Amino acid sequence: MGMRVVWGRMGRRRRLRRVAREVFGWPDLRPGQGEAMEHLLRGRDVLLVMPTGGGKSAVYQVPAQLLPGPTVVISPLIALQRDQMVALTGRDAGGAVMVNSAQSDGASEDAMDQIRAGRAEYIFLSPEQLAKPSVVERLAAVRPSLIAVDEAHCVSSWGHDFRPDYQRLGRVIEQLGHPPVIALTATASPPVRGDILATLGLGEAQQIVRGFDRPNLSLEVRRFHEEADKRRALVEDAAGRKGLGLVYVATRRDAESYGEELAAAGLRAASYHAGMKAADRHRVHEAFQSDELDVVVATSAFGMGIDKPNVRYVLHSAPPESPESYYQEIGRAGRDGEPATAVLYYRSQDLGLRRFFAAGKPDEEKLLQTATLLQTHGGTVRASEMRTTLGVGASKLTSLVNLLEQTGAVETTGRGNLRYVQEGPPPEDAVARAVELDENRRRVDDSRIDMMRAYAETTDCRRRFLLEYLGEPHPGSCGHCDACQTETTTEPARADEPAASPDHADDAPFPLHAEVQHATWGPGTVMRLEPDRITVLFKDAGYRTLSLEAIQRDDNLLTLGPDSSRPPARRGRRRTPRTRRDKAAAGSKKSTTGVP
DNA sequence: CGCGCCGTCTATATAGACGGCGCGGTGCTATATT
Repeated sequence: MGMRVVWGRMGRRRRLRRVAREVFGWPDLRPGQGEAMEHLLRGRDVLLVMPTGGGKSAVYQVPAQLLPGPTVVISPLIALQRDQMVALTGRDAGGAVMVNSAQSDGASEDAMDQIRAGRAEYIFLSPEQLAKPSVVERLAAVRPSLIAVDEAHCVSSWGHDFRPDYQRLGRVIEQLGHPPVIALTATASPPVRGDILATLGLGEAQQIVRGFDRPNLSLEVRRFHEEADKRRALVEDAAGRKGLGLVYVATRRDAESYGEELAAAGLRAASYHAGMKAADRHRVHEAFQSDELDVVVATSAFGMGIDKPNVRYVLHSAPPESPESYYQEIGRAGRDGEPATAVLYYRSQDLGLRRFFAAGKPDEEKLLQTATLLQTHGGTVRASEMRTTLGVGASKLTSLVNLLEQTGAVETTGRGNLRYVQEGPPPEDAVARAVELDENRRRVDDSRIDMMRAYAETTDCRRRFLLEYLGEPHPGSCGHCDACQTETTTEPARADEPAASPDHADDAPFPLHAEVQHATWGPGTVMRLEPDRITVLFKDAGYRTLSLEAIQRDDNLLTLGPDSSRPPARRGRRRTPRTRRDKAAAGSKKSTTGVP
């Protein structure tokens, strides 16, 4: 620890370069990497948003070598843990181990022993492993010097329900002594970044965002009314393409049926979804990696960890849940920098399935039961006892507790047991509040589906739409999405000057990314400008599109400036320590946006 | 929310229309059975 004090700025960078070269064989650090590593060595938290293949893993692997204790890597998929471990064990990097249910208990014990004895530098585990107090205690005892949260967008997208242990990582980080933390992801819009930081309790994190733009990727949407027409067109499209591709579908059944149709059309096609046997999934994955398949038809289960350079196209038979999911999925094409295509086959009805998925409500009855039981009991109750009494599994109990904790009614002890907060609200109020909080989240989820619709139906530049959604202003039109090409048939765009664009960010009353106040929806941020309307992301109401005419008619509807009803949330330092429930969006420090 | 499936009813003999019902994504882990 004391060593860090004497390292000057150049000293740090030089040491990082040397480790990168000598231990990992990387001749130099890429833009963004060195900066992020230095922050970690300086003891700062970092949120790194960088495309896959951009060298995200290096950013924790290298500083790990220079920091005294072991490095805890939190990863959502055991397959990813394995990949990363294999990559590390080939080097003289101090050894890597993992702890998960796919290996024997003995192997996990060995892993812990190696970390304890200092014979391993990196330990990989899932959030679920870190939900076990014994695991956290043992890790805390060896004083980890760095924590990496890989695929950090999962914190935001899976935390509330599907894998609720993600929501608890902020606490785990504290229990591990909050060493420098780095959260890594390839795709995150500004509100998702805020959500990640808030959940992990990284209010003061340095955000490092490298360019999202993938100019070699052409974007297109084809609209249909009839399912059968859409299906026929997609199959015909894929069958006519050269090179390897991915087809994303919304259901397992479609994965099977499209797979069969593409095979019938003469392609080497395979289906992939979570309902298949592990061995079959593995086989498809391997075959695709080694170019033995032309196309994989998959649900969203296929993708994380895939870094295949020569994917030439990604077709979607239905829209995904949000523009960021879409960007993540199409981002698997053209990694080699050669031209690649993303086509969305769109029917507005297909958004219905997404609405259904987003509509799941919390179990009010079980929430009330949990709260009442704990309050009546008055003391500390073991989680296992609670599960039996309520008749729910671990994951469901965690999501119930997560909600009740947010209302201030219930708390968890260091040993993972539950109790009612002394001066907490009455159970009925807590449940009502929990339901309200969950409704807020659903409203935002729903508005992201609306944004997916807006993408599909826009007549403006699609690239600009996606990049602005992801928080990277893109001046003018890209010239090679379908929308731009329709325009440019009459008036060719020149690459060296921005095409006439509907936004005049500087003189518009509400510039891009300005903070605004709405009479009903409260504070928000301008996310998109069009000639006759603007889209604002409201903290509680999600994405909303407002017509400029309505705004001009009523002076009080939308006003410029931060939330005036509360003390201004200033950028930078605060006197009092931040709690993890502080929405960090407003508090995180400047974001450096790299321009390629 | 939107779909496909099934049974039933209707108006008239071979379909066609209608309503109700069930289904739909992502992975960890622990535990029981071969």
